[in-house]
Amino acid sequence: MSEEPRTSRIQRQVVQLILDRRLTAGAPLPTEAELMESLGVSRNSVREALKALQALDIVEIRHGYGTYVGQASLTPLVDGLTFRTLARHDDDTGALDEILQVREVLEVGLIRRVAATVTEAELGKLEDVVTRMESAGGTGRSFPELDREFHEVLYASLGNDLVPQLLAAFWTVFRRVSGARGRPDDPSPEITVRRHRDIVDALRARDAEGAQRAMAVHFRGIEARAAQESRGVG
Amino acid sequence: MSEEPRTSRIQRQVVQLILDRRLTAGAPLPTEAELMESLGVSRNSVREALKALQALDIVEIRHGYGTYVGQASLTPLVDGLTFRTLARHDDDTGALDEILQVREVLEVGLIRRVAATVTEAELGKLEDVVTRMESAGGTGRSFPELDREFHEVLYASLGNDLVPQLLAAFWTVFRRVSGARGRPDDPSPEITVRRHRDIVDALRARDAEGAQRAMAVHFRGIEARAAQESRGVG
DNA sequence: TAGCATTTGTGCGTATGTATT
DNA sequence: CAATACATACGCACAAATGCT
Repeated sequence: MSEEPRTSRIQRQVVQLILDRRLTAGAPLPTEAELMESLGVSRNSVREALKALQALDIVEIRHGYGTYVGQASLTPLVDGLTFRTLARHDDDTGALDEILQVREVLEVGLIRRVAATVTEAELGKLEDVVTRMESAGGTGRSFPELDREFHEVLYASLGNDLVPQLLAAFWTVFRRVSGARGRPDDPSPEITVRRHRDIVDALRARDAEGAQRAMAVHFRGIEARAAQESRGVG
Repeated sequence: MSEEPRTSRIQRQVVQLILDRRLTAGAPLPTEAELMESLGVSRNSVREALKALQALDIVEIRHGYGTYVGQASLTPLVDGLTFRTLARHDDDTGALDEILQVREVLEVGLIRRVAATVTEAELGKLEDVVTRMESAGGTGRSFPELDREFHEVLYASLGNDLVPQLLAAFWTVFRRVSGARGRPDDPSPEITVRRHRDIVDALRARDAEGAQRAMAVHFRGIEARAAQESRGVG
């Protein structure tokens, strides 16, 4: 006759409340006291349910202020993948390779669509990022944030909000885990800059095939770095 | 002076404990009492932290039995995407289209690799699934589970565990949300069976291009259905 | 079958910390 | 600076589920 756990039920009820009231991200939720009143449960149960929803970024709890509808970002995916990857104590590099492969398939497949939809303004932004990469590379510094920005701007034109968030999630996991293992610095910034410029050039020429090839080459470089790293070369 | 919230710290500590002790999925964790003892916090704090980790499928809590290391599945992604999609009250179909587009790019890109790595045994399994689709379709019933199984078997040969889990997650969200909106039954099962058989045939012929084309056609069908559905046709 | 020990689930009261007004 | 509203944390007691004797 196993009853549904109280906490699970409360979670569903809170989610349903958000949906029913058509609340959007940032909208205030009932206070804990109001929830325990309306749902007829104790404060502990309410809090445990809210904590679970917070972990999913479905609600956001601000200390001393209130509870609000969350952004429903892909933070849980990042946390989960990071844990998965770090918890695989056997083949250390395997989990990272898997993430990288998914990123590659996505980006190589999407770049074709980008070539058809990208605007002049966006091409300008991309060139701007590459230019900034050049100046950063000239000083010998690496530029992880610029790389991230490049790929984010790249897929903005698709009108698919999920795509850049998903790629950003994979990117973050890759960087985070890679960094936790003591990764080597990005080798030869000039080459990395060149790879990105090749992509922009192909896009400007509306050369979908060329853009795909350039993106694939870009990933070959990343994979080579990852393989090198897994052999303990720093 | 803002201190880090107690619950967040405990979460990190529990995760670190799992990593430090090299615990794998299913391994027992310290009891709540032991955790409050070793971490020097109250039971409520421990429980709230564990609830958050449970939402991420990093731990699994069994009533009256104990707490265990979780599977770190993509369940949080499914929950999050489901919420995201249901919470977009403006353009109802948009969020589903986004998921579908990601699925399409992934599958069309991956099928090429599958064509190179798939074994005879796996081709046999795929044909078996299609055969079962045929019998199910003959009785007029739809076969969502068989469709899921087909795509799962399809990408098993890549040796990338993340891929089938990711695709299954998208598939589940799509089905769940689609169903919550009162979707129409799969139209003409014969056509759906045919589309799947085309994919297997191309794979057996090691025709990567053909497989890609067949997969793309398969998705065109799904998209058409989704569009029809968004117009309220049922 | 019954009973017991262990472990998680739920509820309540209270004190403290924090942000807004 | 004070008051208010709210979340955070703690401790205890009891309920419920599970496994084992």
